[in-house]
Amino acid sequence: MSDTAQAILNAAEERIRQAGYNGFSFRDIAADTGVKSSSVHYHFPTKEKLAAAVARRYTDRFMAAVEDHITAGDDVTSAWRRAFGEALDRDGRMCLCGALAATAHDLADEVRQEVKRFFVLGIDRLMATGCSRDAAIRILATLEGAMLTATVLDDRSAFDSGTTALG
Amino acid sequence: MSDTAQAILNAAEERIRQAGYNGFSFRDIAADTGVKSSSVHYHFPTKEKLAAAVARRYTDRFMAAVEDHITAGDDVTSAWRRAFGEALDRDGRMCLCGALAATAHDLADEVRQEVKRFFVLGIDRLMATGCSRDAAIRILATLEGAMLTATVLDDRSAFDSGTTALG
DNA sequence: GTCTATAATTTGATAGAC
DNA sequence: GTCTATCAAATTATAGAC
Repeated sequence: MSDTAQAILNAAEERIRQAGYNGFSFRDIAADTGVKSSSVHYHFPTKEKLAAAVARRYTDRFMAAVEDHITAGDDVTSAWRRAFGEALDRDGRMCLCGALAATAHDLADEVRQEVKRFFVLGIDRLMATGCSRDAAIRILATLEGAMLTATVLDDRSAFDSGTTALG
Repeated sequence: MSDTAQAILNAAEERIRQAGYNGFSFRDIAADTGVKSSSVHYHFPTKEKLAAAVARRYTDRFMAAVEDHITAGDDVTSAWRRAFGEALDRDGRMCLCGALAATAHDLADEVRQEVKRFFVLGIDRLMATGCSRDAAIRILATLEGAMLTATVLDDRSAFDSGTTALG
């Protein structure tokens, strides 16, 4: 993966988290990274492929961060809460997969499958430590919803307020 | 409010819930309602005004539904849960204000204020019955997040699973 | 109120030179 | 790998006839 391809993924992730799949263009990404839009197409031939690659990388990184927190001693719920909180602090934006999930019915199959993967892996990981399926869904839903609420209220503390009861 | 204006609001609500603010056009709405796009502009001069009107009507209707459930004997949390579940059943789509909140940082002020109103009124209403602020945010976040999860998994039962523990 | 027509811009994507 | 140039289509919005 070249530096340019990585810069493109970084720019696309930021744009999608701010404005969703339909809220950015190849020219936006080109301007963000200092190349021309045709060069963006060279690395990612279609918008669907680009968004799918962004979602896949985001999910992989997110799951790795969760595992790191667990290794460092967090219980699984706290590890998830911390990973979400860090994404909010670092970027001040919505969860990438949450932003895409909001328009799931409008996404191309390839993109939707990657977004769905984030949620399925999350539920599976929470269940692997003894959570019931209901509890796993509730925890993930609360975290995504708290991030959504913090985003619309433009108030980071709303995320903490909404998720303290999780543990 | 004319029949045409109401049909436009209906179509715009459906489109936004499926694809977000950036996922529909005046021509889409025109095709949905059987008029020309210039006629849509006659009723709602700009896309911002149209989306703001949709969000305002959605919030007013949603809050009225919650009050109806409370009058019918539900406790406040169950009333909210039922209102969300009905929106999911009736339309099979994301909450309109949740769909818009996901791209809150990209919305025009006029639209963002209306979306924020949904969340602020929701938190206030929950707090009015004795909830702490933390609990109110947590309940609303869990409901929005469960709707998001059900949308991306394309599985209505995920909404029930994520929200049973609320009461 | 709705229409036709159109302006001005942006979009995803491609061809071909270097 | 990146560029210039371009295409065909779609976008928000407006002017003016009826």
